[in-house]
Parts: sequence; C-alpha cells; structure tokens
Amino acid sequence: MKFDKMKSAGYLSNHMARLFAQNLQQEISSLNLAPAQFMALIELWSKDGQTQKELMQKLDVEQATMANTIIRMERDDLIVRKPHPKDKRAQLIFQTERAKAIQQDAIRCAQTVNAKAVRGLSQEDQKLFLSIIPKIINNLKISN
Amino acid sequence: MKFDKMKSAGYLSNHMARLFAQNLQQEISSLNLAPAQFMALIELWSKDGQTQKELMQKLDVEQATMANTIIRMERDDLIVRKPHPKDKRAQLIFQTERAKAIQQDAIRCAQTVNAKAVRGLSQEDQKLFLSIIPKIINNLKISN
DNA sequence: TCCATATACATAGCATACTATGTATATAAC
DNA sequence: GTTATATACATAGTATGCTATGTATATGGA
Repeated sequence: MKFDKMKSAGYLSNHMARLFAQNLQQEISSLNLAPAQFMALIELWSKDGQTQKELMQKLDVEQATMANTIIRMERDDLIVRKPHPKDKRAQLIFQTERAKAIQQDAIRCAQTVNAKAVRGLSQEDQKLFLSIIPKIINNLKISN
Repeated sequence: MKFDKMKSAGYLSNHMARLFAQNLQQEISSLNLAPAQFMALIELWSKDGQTQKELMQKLDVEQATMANTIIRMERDDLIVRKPHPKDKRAQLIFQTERAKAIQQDAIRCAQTVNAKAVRGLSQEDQKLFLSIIPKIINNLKISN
C-alpha cells in the first residue's frame, strides 16, 4: 500500500496550517503577540470578561492548553484575572489596555496573511474552500 | 474592524489541522507511533537511507525540528543512523525492522482518518479541496 | 597549502498542543 | 447537614513546531 501525500487531506492540512502559523507569527511579531494569544484575544475583543472554560470551548483547545496560554498572556500584560463573583473556583479574564490597543493592527495582520494565502484563487474557490473546512472539522470532532 | 473566524482560512486551517492530528494520534497510538514520526516514516518507506537534510526538505520542517524527531525515532527503535560514506558531517537514516513491520497498518490508519474527514463531501468537492491546498501552501511559502 | 565560507547536524530555549493528574469549590443525593 | 460527585482550574510531563546558536567537516579561492 502506498501513501500519496498530495492526496492526503491530513498531510496537506498540517503543512498548510504550519505555514499559516509561521506567516502570522512573522506578521504579528512586531506587536509582541504570539498566534495562540491572538486567537484568545479574538474572543476577548468580542466579549470581555470570560471564564477560562468559555474561552477554551470557543477556541476548542484542551483546558490545560488554555490555562497555559492564559498564564503567558498574563505575563505579557495582555489580560488580567479577576475573581468570579459567584463561583470561587472560577475567574473572569479581562483584556488590558494593551490588548485593546493592538486590536486593529493585529486583525489587519491576520487579514494580510489570509489575503496572501488565497491569492490567485477565484472567488468561487475561496468560498468553497471556506465552506468545506467546517464540514471536515465537524467530521473530525469527538468520538464517532 | 471585526474578525470573523468562520471566514478566516488561517483560523479554520489551524482548527482543522489540530483535529487531524488528534485523530491520527488516536488511530496510530496502538502502533506506538507519533504523528511526526509517521510523517518521517512515509519518506523512509519511499526511500530508505536518507540524510537528515533530505528528510527535512521533503517534510518542509526546520532542521532542528527534524533533528529532534530523529532523536525520538531512534529512541523508539524506528530508525538507525549510519555514517555517510562520503561526508563525515552527515549520516544516513535507515528504517528498522519495526518501522517496516508497521507500514501497512500505519497507512491504513491515516487513510481511515482521511476518509472520516471527507465523509459526506462530494467527489468533486474533495478533489477541489485537495487541489486548492497546494496552491495556498505555495502562496504562503517563503518571503514575498 | 591555508584560510574563509558554506554545509550538516546538535543543542538550548520557547510556544503551543496534548494527556494525566491534583486541588479546591459547588452541587446533588441521602 | 454530610457525603459523594461534578466542575474549574493548576501542574507535570511529553511531542512537535519554531529561532538562535554552536561545532565539526567540506570546499573554494588566494
């Protein structure tokens, strides 16, 4: 049995995702922001003051991954944690002024990378591509 | 300026690639094989006895990444290194019997994941999807 | 031949992902 | 109200990716 990389969605997805990450990292490096931190900020820009669990569910990463990202974001003055008013186990995570200040620049960087990625593709192909990925994501989720 | 995750090729690609990796990891875990090791083995199954540099170029990872993967594969009895006959700086990397023995099973696992991923997609969409990714990979490579 | 540069690989440090496990607080069952 | 279970988060260990840097060997030019 052979394995053809160029016909493997998984192989190609891995390669593509690594290149996206590298490009994004380079784009946003001047903002002193790392890709995973950017992902978390996207959620906080949309709604400030969320629990770790809420962020973790929206980003679909494991709890431990989210916890570590939050630690680094706190270290880098991107977020602060405040006690949850009703649940002593939980905390609410808020953006800092610094995080608010870089929002527009960071989003521009991400859009630059996305635009570079799809350069030369027809509008139809771009649309189809963006519509197929969520289906694959859904197929790959959880057990079955 | 807003950021719509569902319209971001980079965001979606990252999510999809993580799910592919998780699924593959689960599938091949019984073979005591990790995803990056599998990727390296694909190249060795295709051509045994390659230098670290050749593998690194074919997998398109950094030299340090390849070096570390090779260390783990040596530890896990998947490869052995032999001195390069003509270049004392280099080594040739060969599969072990164990690596040869798991080839068919490992490839089957990868194909299972790929099949799960594209379930419900039309043949056309699958084909188009696989043809678009290499274009994006090319767009994202290197400088410009 | 000798030296400067290039190449092949190793190593260190870090970010981001994972699983597994521990701890403290909430909540449900009795 | 106690106790058992569930939940929110932390921590440890590992894999895979990156950049930066070091070391040994090759190679090309004087």
